[in-house]
Amino acid sequence: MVRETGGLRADAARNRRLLLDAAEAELAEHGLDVSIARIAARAGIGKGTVFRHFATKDQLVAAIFTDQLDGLAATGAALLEAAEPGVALLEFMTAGVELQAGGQSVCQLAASISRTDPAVRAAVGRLADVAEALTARARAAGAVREDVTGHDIVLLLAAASQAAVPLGDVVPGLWRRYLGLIFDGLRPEAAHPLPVPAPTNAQLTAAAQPA
Amino acid sequence: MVRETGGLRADAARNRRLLLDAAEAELAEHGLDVSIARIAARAGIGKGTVFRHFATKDQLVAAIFTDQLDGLAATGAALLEAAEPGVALLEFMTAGVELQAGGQSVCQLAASISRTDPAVRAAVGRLADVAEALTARARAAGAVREDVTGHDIVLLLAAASQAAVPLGDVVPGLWRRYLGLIFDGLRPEAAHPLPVPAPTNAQLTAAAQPA
DNA sequence: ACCTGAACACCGTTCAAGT
DNA sequence: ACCTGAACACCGTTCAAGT
Repeated sequence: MVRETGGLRADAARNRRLLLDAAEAELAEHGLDVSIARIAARAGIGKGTVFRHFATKDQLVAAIFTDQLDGLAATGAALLEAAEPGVALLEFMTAGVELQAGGQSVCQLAASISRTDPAVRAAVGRLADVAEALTARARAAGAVREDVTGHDIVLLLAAASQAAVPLGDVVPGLWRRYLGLIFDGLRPEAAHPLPVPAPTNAQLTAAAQPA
Repeated sequence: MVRETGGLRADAARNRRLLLDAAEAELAEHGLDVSIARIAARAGIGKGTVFRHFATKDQLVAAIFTDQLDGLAATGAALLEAAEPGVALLEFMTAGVELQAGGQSVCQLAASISRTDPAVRAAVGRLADVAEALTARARAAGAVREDVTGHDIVLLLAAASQAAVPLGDVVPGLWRRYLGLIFDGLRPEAAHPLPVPAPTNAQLTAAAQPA
């Protein structure tokens, strides 16, 4: 949790919270292109203070992204107790796409930052664990095909939201259509052999190298 | 076709071609973040000359994107004569994702530019027409569910490539897995009613407003 | 007409000066 | 310890001077 105020002085802790709140709001409103100056102004702090808390703009964005991923993981963990595993999995995926549909940035994030930043990568791992648990239940219930993993689910969240991006402003809920289509592809009825196996944990770890 | 040299002076026509080739290569290698200076240097022309041919960096990128879309449309048109409509549609989608997998930028493009730039929007329209023709054949052959349109197909191309982005370097052909999963969702066997109808032409036209 | 590089505005990042 | 704004390097874009 980034909002923990470790052993910080009172003013530093306060500024950090102001910064994170301002950054989250500005990123959601204007996407990755917001200037640090704008975020600092909204937080009511100096530009330089931003770089005292986060060495780089990317790291600030990564911190916020990490928080959001962990929030989604918590949602997924709660859904493990739901009655119908297939419905629960779909609800989890819906929450995941909704998260991305709120902001602008989405895929630029997934592309460049989640590879590099260790905290984000750890958060993705926690998320994938929850997704795998949900998927295992759905598989056992016959709601989902055998060859789909939790990592597949996480990666498909970005896919569903991406499909709707070009029309996002005009048709607000369009991503639900593509999530529905993609989810139908996860059902056992239409399952055909896939040409490439699911990514392994080793491959996910290997992706840590910077671009 | 952007590489047409209209009524340009000889040196201008030559520079334009050098510029487009250099830009395409640099964009594929380094993504949307390449500097104009770098592109100009590769083309062997001055920075200012870039802006004589394209008013803005976005317009240069849009020109290249337009070309690539039209190339894909040509591939799709050729596939209209293929024997099996379902296989043809999948081949078309494969070519579409391959196009995006080659470069880096992908989704940033789809998000910000294709909305705004009229030439890109026109190219997307031509592409959607071909996709719709391919889809109609596949529908009639029973290879694809009734409620999927050509525009769905085009939007799903970005989805499939997006899913593989975080692991693109590590597992080169991973997008084939997600294209396969998504294509299984298009089959009639697993079709469930979708919560949102396909985007209409009116909505696609309305999306022309800048962000 | 078209080319060019110097000049401008803007943004991420650094750092000397403050408390 | 931490805050701040001026200063730096870099990039997209403009434009006066060249051919």
